[in-house]
Amino acid sequence: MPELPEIEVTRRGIAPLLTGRVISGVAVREPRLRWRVPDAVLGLAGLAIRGVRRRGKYLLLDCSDGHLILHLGMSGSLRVIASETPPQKHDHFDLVVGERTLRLRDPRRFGAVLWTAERVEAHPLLVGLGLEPLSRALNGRRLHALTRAHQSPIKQVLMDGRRIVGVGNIYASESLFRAGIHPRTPARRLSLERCAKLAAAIKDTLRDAIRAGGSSLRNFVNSDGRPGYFQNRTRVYDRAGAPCRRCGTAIRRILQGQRSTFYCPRCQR
DNA sequence: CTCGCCACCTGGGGGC
DNA sequence: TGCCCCCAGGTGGCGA
Repeated sequence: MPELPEIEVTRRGIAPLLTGRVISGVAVREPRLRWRVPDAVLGLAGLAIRGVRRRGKYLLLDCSDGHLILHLGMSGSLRVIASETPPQKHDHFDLVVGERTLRLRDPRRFGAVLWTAERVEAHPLLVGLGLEPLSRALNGRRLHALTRAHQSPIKQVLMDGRRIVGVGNIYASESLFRAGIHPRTPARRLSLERCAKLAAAIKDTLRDAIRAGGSSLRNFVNSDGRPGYFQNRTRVYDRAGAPCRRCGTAIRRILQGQRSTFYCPRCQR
């Protein structure tokens, strides 16, 4: 389920329950995630959790002696539950904090649980990541600059984590609709003005999605913690053939880099 | 460097 | 019911 808004909603949900607490136990039921869960993770009991940060789609649990790096892949979710709750199928990893447990469920196992004792920003998976879209670093000028070398379609550049992090398949389509830009436009052909519009559209799209997901935060401690776009009406994503909410024209679906893209042929040029 | 494509996995839905 | 095919929100890694 996770793009940046889902990860951020998750972070906000789990942070208050973990920050300042001491890890009392760890369970690894299935170590074969995207990368094998390192044995070091089994020895984390006794460490204090100092904070929970997000970098792109990675969640970083800053501990007293290193950093736990979590990624939810395509199908992962995290929940804080009562520690005695029996695990279900696909519940691969637990971080026990007294009477509460942070539990990772990930049917497809594209997610990751990693540990580093070094500076986490220098971790190989994080070191090459691009701009945080909700930070001031992303603006029209920066977007214009970082698209200059790319002949490829803007949709695919938006999803390239080495340029901008956190914009996945759904929100790439949604952002381009808001900006009125055709997803096949070669990135380098976008004017500064259109880049400014797109940068603003990305921020608006992600912020709205976080706000929509945030309304389910209160459920995070219990069973039904599904945040995100289930309650978020998309404007184009997964709406092929349905009328554009702005002009009524049928939404189209195309393939770009083996992924579905949705757009309005009239509103997006 | 960029680009295009494959791979990793499981499950759900539709057609027959 | 069962089987088979297609699709799915991510992203590292490969060769060109």
